[in-house]
Amino acid sequence: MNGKHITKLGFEKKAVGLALAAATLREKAGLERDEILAELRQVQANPAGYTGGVYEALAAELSAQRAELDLKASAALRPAPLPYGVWGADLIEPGARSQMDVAMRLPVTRAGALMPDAHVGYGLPIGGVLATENAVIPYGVGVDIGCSMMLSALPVPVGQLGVEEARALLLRHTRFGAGVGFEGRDREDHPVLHESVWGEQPLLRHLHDKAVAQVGTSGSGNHFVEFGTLRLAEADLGLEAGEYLAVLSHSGSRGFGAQVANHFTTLAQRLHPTIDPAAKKLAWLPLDGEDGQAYWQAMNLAGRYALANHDLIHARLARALGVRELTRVSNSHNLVWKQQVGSQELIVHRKGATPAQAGQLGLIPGSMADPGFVVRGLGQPAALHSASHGAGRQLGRKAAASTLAKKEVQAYLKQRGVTLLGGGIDEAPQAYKRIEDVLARQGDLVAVIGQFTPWVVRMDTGSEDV
DNA sequence: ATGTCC
Repeated sequence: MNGKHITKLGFEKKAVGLALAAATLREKAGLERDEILAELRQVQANPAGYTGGVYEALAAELSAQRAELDLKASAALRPAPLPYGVWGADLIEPGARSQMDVAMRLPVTRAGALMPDAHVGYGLPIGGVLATENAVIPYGVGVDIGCSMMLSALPVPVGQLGVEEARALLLRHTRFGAGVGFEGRDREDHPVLHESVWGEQPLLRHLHDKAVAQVGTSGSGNHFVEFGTLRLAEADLGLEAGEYLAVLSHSGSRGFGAQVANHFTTLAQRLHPTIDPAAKKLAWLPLDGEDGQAYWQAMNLAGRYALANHDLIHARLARALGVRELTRVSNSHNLVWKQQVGSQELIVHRKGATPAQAGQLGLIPGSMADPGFVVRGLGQPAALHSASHGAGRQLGRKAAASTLAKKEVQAYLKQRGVTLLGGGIDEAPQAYKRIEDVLARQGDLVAVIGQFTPWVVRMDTGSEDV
């Protein structure tokens, strides 16, 4: 008996040595070579059946090798992407298409769509919609879990609130920037902070303090709070046709959501060590597994937390104005939903995409100096009942900073009569696609019912104020 | 997007 006999049976790597060692013991026990080879074949056929005795170590190694192969096979990408709908292909850079192509090759993917504001992101492109079977992809949602929009209309005649007063209200009642929270007496409470879910995971228990400190705030980057004029051409939202003073906000789940995202992305990547490098950032968690369930719970909490941030922002501003909001519209655009697709319940990831079921209200902002739109979904199945979440970048942050001059941005703001507080050059209106173009590409996804024109905007103080 | 570590 030698190594040749063993490798001929198909043993590989560490299993060769272990099989040889076991075979030597059996030879000493007086068995013939053919008898031993027969035993080895049986171990090979059913390693799980050898939990003791001479073959135990070999069987354990075989089981481990098999598990690794299964994992590799389950993580293997399809040779070609599944087909998916693209809205506004002429507005979408090739890099975003490539990222979507990779997502459509995941073994867990069943359907997808790309919205006209799409651009390159981490993992799934921004503007990507991905439906999987029994799998959640943390980077299919992104770092800002639950990132969302809220609009409120106020019973204040347009023109009554002056620019200076609006500026003062935003400076007093909103907070922006990484790590930022309300301090002292300015800090408010919210029911979401008292949900029992916070106690159900060590991670959530750990992040509760941060969530308490940051509730009611806005983040950085493209987050904003602005006063503007809402125009309704026809009666809707429980309001008569006409013009209303309105507040529009874009915020997310702040440091809490970011840490949830990073934690579960790490777990997902650890679960798929052999995944194709092109899809590494799309590593998933089985939804019926412990980690997948934990992500689901934490993600939905982050979604409610993000809406709580908006809730407090709008409530504060209305209170400061001494009024009660007439109506509110809100939607999350970074989240996962269970959704019926054909005959199947799929796990629909929207990463920068507005849910747009038939009749569903949504908000699609333009840029700091362009109008945003209140829309009603048309329920397009091929788009998985989705629409764009904004205009979408046409220049990356670095490209915007190196291409655009402050003067150009200031001229754009002046022309549109917009007063800006904070805001970096990388958020310049010129860094975004034309919202009119983006809307024109999704006429079969949403119908516009209202237009919001901003006139005082607050954003984070970027690296370079405009 | 976030105060670079869950």
